[in-house]
Amino acid sequence: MNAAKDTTEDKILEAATQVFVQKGMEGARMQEIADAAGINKALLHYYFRSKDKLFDAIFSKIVSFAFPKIGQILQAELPFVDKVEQAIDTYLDLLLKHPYLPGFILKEVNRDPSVFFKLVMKHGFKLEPIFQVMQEAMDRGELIRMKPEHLVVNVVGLCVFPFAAKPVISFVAFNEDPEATQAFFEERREEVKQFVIRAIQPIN
Amino acid sequence: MNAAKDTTEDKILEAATQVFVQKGMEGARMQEIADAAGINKALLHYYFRSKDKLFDAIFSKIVSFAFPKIGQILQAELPFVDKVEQAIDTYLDLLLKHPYLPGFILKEVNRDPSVFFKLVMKHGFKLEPIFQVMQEAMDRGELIRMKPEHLVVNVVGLCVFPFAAKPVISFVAFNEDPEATQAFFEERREEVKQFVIRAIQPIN
DNA sequence: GCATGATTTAACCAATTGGTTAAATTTGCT
DNA sequence: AGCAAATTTAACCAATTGGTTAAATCATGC
Repeated sequence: MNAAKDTTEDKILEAATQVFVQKGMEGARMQEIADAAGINKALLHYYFRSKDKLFDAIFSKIVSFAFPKIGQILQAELPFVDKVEQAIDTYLDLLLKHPYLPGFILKEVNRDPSVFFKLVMKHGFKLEPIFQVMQEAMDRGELIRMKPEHLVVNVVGLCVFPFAAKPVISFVAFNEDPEATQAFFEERREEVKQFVIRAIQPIN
Repeated sequence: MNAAKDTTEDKILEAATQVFVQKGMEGARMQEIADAAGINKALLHYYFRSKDKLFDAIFSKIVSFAFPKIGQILQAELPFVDKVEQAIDTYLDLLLKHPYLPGFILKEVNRDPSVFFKLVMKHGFKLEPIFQVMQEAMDRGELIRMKPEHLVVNVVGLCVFPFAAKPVISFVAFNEDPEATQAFFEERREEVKQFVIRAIQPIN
């Protein structure tokens, strides 16, 4: 995810991202981040004065990375169903490459929502345009009538939840077989698309 | 959730449940649990020798509570669609009463899956009977053909995810208006049922 | 060569925290 | 009353951890 320019600051950001994402803000240790970056604790504090400052920097990058510009896809001149397929594809691509993101973000957002709120305000992330597109598609009869909020939550939940619950799914449904688990997650792409389409398509 | 028998041990379990669920294993403080139980730290360790022991006791109760016997509903003599509706109703009832459970369980399972695995093995929780019921319903043409694993994950995700992501949803979609947020969560009951039914019903 | 910033070393500090201990006090029971 | 268990008090310990500091060393460009 990080463009490893190999400067010390980038090495720190890369290492910190890895450690923070895996262990969370509270579980991460400054010493471990320093080790992962191949430097020592003093230098780590020399670059980022405090753990909070370092975490904020990482969390900001991760949030803006994990809330991609789905908006553009939805604005295109396409049948709504195609837009939904594209959006799901884009998002599952991202999640398959970064499966730890959901667990990390959910954990941190529940620990201290205010940090997340500030970021969303700064990046000016809004749902209204997405709702707008959905309303218009409903008016054209391209999808069943429903509250856009629910549709967004349903689609995001179907995409994101399995990653946040991966250990549970892997153990309960696949006896911890890593290949079966991996196959399941790759199937999700088609599965979610078909499931959502069947759920939103009007009965002609 | 706890049957407050008012004995000291129950007071501890009640307080510990509250603190653990809100702050997680790592964020919880033994002193805070003692305070919440109206006792002191020495007595807390007198009843439960260590934080780990206390946490295991709470986590075990919570997991067996949050993985309810949906199996019984699915075994009944009913059209499959009705069973699904009942299962969703039962589960969303539980979640609306205990909205912190998803965030807590997901956090702890990602922190240390082994504890969860042992519990699942001890309680002998299996998905096969549920898969069986689904397969039979598919054979009878009562629902579309799909892998049962995906159907279970889809339904659980649609129910659970919004609770784990509540702060995000409340802020991004409802501008943190608590009443609008609450209304949205209560709507989920009908919304999820209709969404799932549309997605799994065969086109006659 | 020299000045400046980057980096290391290593010791240190203060706060937090899980856990212990021992003695005193209270409570409940017979 | 008297015994045992429950509970409090209060001090203490050891480990962890975020953060600091000061001096030494290294790298680099002017």
